[in-house]
Amino acid sequence: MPRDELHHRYDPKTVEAEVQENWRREGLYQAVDFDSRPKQYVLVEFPYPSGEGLHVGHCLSYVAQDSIARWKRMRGYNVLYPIGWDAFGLPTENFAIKNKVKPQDATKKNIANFKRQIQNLGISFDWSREVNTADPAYYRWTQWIFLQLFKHGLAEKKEVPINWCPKDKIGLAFEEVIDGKCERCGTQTERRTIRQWVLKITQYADRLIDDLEKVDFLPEIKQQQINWIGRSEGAEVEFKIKNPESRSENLESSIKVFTTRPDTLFGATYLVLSPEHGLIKKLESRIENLEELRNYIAKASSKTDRERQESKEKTGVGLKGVKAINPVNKEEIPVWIADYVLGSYGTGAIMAVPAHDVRDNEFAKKFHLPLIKVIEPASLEFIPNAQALEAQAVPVMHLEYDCWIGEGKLVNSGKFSGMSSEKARDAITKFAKGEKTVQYKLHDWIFSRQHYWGEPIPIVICEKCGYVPLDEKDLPLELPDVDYYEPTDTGESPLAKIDSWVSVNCPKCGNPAKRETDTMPNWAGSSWYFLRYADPKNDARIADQKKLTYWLPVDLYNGGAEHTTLHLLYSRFWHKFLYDIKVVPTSEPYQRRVQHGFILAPDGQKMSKSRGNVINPDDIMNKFGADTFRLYILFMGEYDQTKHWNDDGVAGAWRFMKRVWEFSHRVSVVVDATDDELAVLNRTIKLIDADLGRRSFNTIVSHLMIMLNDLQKKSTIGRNVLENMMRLLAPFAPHAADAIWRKVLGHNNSIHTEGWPEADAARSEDKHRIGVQINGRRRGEITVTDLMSAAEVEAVVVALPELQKYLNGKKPKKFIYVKSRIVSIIV
RNA sequence: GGGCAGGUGGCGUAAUUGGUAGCCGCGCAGGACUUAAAAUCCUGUGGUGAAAACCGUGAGGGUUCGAUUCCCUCCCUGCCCACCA
Repeated sequence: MPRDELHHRYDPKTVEAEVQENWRREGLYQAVDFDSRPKQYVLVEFPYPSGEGLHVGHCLSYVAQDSIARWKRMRGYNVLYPIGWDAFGLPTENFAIKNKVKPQDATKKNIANFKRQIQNLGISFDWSREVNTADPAYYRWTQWIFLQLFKHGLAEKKEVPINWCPKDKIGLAFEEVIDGKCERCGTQTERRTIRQWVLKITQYADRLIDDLEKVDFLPEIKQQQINWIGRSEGAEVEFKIKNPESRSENLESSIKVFTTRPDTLFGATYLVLSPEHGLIKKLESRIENLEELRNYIAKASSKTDRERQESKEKTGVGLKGVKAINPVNKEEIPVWIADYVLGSYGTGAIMAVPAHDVRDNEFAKKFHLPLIKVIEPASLEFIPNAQALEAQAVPVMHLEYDCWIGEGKLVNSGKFSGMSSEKARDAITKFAKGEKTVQYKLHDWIFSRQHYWGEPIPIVICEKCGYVPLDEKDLPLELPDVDYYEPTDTGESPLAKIDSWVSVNCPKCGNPAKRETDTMPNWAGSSWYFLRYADPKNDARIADQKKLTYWLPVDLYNGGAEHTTLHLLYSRFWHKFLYDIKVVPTSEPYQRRVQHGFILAPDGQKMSKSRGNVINPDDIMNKFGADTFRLYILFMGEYDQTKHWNDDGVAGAWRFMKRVWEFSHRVSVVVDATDDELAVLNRTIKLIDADLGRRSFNTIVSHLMIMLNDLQKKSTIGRNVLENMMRLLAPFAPHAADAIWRKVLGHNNSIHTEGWPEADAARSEDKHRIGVQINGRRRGEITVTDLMSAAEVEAVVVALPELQKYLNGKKPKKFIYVKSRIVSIIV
């Protein structure tokens, strides 16, 4: 075979290996601290190095962010695009147990595999800043942050009901329980009460909502965080318990309820306590049906949350012999317990207003409790669908709205009757001596795990001194190397069995004491990892202040939607705390947050080993090369939408890469570009710039294809046009673009050190082919230039022979010309 | 039940967010090259129709010279949350 022809053949494996070797040698992608170029911090969520290797979903986000990082570099930014390993946590531990290896060894091996795959993909990570959460030099600072939280009263150990996964033998945070099942293994969780470390994220709830205004997150991400935190404003109102036997003050008790609708207080006809409510014990002596009540409570507490949710049928038991007094009208009302009231929200007790709350309404109907209507819709417009119903001649005012949950005008409410809901809320709260409060759905973050493979919590438990923090200079508290790391049934961490590690002297009083044996959850190390990238080897502090000030905030952060209420929220919380203690310079860690869509298997299912439908990136890269793979995952569909993998689709990207390669080797490069070539180039630059801004990666690939389609029949091409074509391709297919740049175009630098092409603003495409509509129908086409006036266009249009039969020689009634877009004529 | 995102050819999708609906790709059909196949290249490809033309963006209405895009009503799908008072 002649040498030329050999060259023309596209052999990605050889080309890519060679190009990657060049990059390594030239150290192209290192970020430079304090460089005078503007900084750009581009971040992807670091992976946990599983035994399965890289998922195509990882590839999608790394490739997309890589193209942004490369584009920004070409535009003159000092780009930080780092990577690391979220190595602690349950998945790695489970993998280790299953494969009978130590988690340390499994992690090491898996990281090597991930690294190889990522490097084959040609991602421009700055490998000099690699971090690993399981490295003592790293988790030293995770422990340090914990100590700061402890010292500021934001970490404490307390008895909490948790969701316990019997299979993984682990306590789970609320966020880790999906439909009552363990997020990791799908096992039905149980309720247990355990002493656990808890981080008080709820103290930051307001700021976590309010500061969303400062950042540029996708709206759905903001909304989801707001909903998750679930702030609701209302009032706490106290209901006194009537004491029939004794008037002595000290026997008097009361029930506090939380309500968002104090305006309905006159409609409160009974109270409901959650089964867990503490008052029940206190009132035992006067409850006449104690037996019945105890049975109900026992049944309710044995139910998992899941079981409670399964049936929405209301159940409950009235407290016979107990009456509460409605503070606004002094009416005596009954008290019930029912499991539709949650012990974990508000005060664990509610006032029931069956006329204006759907759940109370159902309950009241079932147990024949009274209903008092106290709100009337102020007008028709408050009734949903009122206009539609009226249109169907349904008499709206006669609709049965025996449960009107909207606002309106008060009735049956003493001196407040006639007032609007809005005004009455404050007025009645005051009148009832209630207190305006705010409640959150967000729970404090349960931070203990009874497992081996996590950061040890740097606390000593001393009989005399209580929980004593380790001295900061004794960090890191290293995880001991052990032979048995399987979780225990007792709910105790496996660390508890290692006496030599557990037994220490109290740092405060010196007496014998024991180490805390719980470890941190996998969300700990990932809550601050992006800070460490700014200064990964610092052993004096988490990172140098000046470096943090230079690099923060992260400019563009891409991650999975499944982390919105977990990692993203947790790390914002830690960051705000670190900001408060002046460790970080910004109040928010991430300026912009975007997310990618899931990639499913071709069968529309989640990829999994057991289903045998996993697409392995190695296979695709072996067959087609990294550039083809990169283009295809970007081209598959909308970036943030769920997509199905399609093997046939890869062929399109492969053919394109091949045509690029062969075209650039075949065509003769000449000095001057033709006008047509320049027009194509200019148009493509503009389109790609716009699409990079809105992360429309699929259309970028299509613009590149169109550009090649328009040029590929040429036998000669202007040097400038081919060079810029390669520059445009470089962020997306970085290997081929670099190889052509050096070998075909004869440069001795990497294309990734080049500038990004500028669109020529003066060269607007002056000619347009636009449609002509007559009475709203497309009847012809004309060519216009940007310079033509409406009158000039009209003159051309009315003279067009093919339009005469529609115009009938009449003068148009109306002539509309939208510049360079369309002509519309009414006759 | 609530929040969010969607519904466009056989399929993945595009449409400068009010201006020629279907770009790009897959698939399919026909052709070229080949002993043949693969690969590659060329042509065609929303539907009905011989054509003219008509129909067509989940359904129905509306606003407009003009609607995939805006408004109203409704249906369906996906994701997240869910007895949160």
